[in-house]
Formats: sequence, C-alpha cells, structure tokens
Amino acid sequence: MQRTSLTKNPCPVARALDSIGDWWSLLIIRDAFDGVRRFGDFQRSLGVAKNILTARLRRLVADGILALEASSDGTPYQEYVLTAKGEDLFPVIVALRQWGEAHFYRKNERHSVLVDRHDNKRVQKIQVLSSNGKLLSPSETLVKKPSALE
Amino acid sequence: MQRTSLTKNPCPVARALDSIGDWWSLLIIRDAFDGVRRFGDFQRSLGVAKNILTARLRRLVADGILALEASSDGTPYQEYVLTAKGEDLFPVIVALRQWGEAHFYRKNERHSVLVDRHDNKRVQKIQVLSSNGKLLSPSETLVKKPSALE
DNA sequence: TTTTGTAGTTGCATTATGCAACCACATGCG
DNA sequence: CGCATGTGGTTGCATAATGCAACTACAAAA
Repeated sequence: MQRTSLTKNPCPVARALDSIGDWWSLLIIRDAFDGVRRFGDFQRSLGVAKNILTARLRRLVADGILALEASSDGTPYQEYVLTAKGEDLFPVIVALRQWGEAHFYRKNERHSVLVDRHDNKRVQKIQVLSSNGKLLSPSETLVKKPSALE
Repeated sequence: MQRTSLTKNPCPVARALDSIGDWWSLLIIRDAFDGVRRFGDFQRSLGVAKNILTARLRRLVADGILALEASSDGTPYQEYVLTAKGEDLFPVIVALRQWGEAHFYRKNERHSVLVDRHDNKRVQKIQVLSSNGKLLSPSETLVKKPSALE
C-alpha cells in the first residue's frame, strides 16, 4: 500500500495506520520507548536491513513521531527520540503488548512484562471505558460519522 | 518482512505485529468491529484488490482472529466474524483511533467518533494505569525481562 | 597508520502488492 | 430453459517494496 495523501482517508484508524502501519515502524517505536536512541542500536535490536531502517527512521522523523537531536553522551552522533506525538503512541504499544501476551504464549511460557517503575507491579489491563467509567465491549459501542455530530 | 515462526520472537509486541502488523489486517479488523462480515463488503469498504483480501482473510482465519461461519441472513454464503481473540483487539483499535484523532486532523476538521451505544457519549481516552489506578507516563514504566520474574 | 565504530548508500535479487481479466456457482427473470 | 447478475474468489503479469551484501565516509582509538 502506498501512502495516501493525508486528507484522503476519513477514518482516524486509517490515517494512523498510514503513518505507522508497516512492518517495522511500531517495533522501532517500541524500542524507542525502551530507551533505544541510536541507529546502530535499533539495527542490532531489530535485525532489520540498514537501508530499510534508514527509510523508516526518516519517515518517522518526517511524520513528527521521532526527532533527531544531539547525543546525550559525549559522542558526536545524533539520536532519535520520541516527540510528544510519538509518546502518545504509548497506549497503542501497551495494548498490542497485552494482546500479544494473552494470545501468543503457551501456558507457563514466560514473557517480559510492563511494570510500574515505582512499585515494580504490572500495569493494569488496558480497557475501553464509557464516559461514566464502565467497561465497554465492542458491541456496546458505535462509530458515529462526523455528519451526525451536533 | 516474512513471518517469523511464532516461538522465535520473544517480545509480545513483535509476536502481535507478526500476526496483524501488515497494511491491511488492522483495517479489516476495524471493519469487522463496525459490523462488516462479507467478502464483497470488505472489498468495497477497503478498496483493496481481491487477491490481497483473499490472502489477508485466510491468514486472519488461520491465526484465529476471524472465523468463517454460515451467513445470518438467508444467503448461502459464509461470513467472516471476529473470534474472542479478534475481539480482544478492541483496545488496540480504539487506541489507534484516538491517536489518529489527536494527530491527523486540523483544528475544526470533523472526524467520526466512537460512542457508547447506551448514552451516545464518547468513550474515555484510553490510558495506561498502574496497579493502584494512577495514570502512567512511558518514563514511569519499565519492561521486565522474563528471567527477572519471581 | 591501520583498525574499529557509527551511520549510512548502492546495486541487485527476491518478494509482495496492485490491477485487470477470468472463472465457478447460485439465484432471479423472461 | 437461456441469459444476466451477484458473490467469492483465482490467475497472470507489471510494478513496488524489501532483504542482503558490499561499499563509502567520517571520527576516534591503538
């Protein structure tokens, strides 16, 4: 799928996927959340070809999800860091992680978990809640078209 | 990226993306949440080539995210419906939707919204919460490796 | 000065995707 | 019956994306 011009796709999900919906982008962002910042570290962590990584990083920067800044340690290189827009993907990554944990491991098979730094306890399961705080199942929700907005 | 054999990738995010990380799968699943069930309806809704759709639907079925069942109306065709595993992707889709809403629309540009069927009000913003219910930023969390589990 | 490390680029082979045409089966209609 | 239409695909072929390995450029270290 080639990129659609931003204003074409009416659906927010489609627009989001247009930006991060390829094989590597979300893994790069996951690594970024885990503190990876350098080209070579992404490359080693992901095992992706360098030309592909170059293209993906450039696009993530162009889309305002990552930004290039001078390295924090003394080295003369640059680092890729998450912007505010990139940080807003946190719930997406966590939701994906939890879905992966729930459905892609055999019983008793170990996997990494996301914990609160303060108390080392696992984070809560991500939920879709109504305005008054009740848990919503997919069938209890509805996508309202913009024309129907008041 | 070719599919990795399931047990290769240690990270839950990677395993999840291995299954639904391509261009079309999440859009198919979004449509499925919106009630689309038939091959032709997916095809018209997404504008995807039929051979690609065939491949994606088959894979989603093989992965246990969609299931084929006899049509609910009288017609002799089959329908693709979300399994429990597929329904568990709800928070992922909603998180993606909310990120798209927040970052891919100009001010005053209208978009569809997800509402509670009961009261027609928008669902809450998805959040990552600690075990005691506090909102967590990415930097307040940490991925703990399985070997570090007790 | 040679080696090592970082961050790429380039060329080429392989793979995936997109498009249009075709196909098989069933139903509806005259 | 005979033919059009709708559904759910398959097939062939062109184009685009990806993967791999080799190569480059620059800086620092030995």
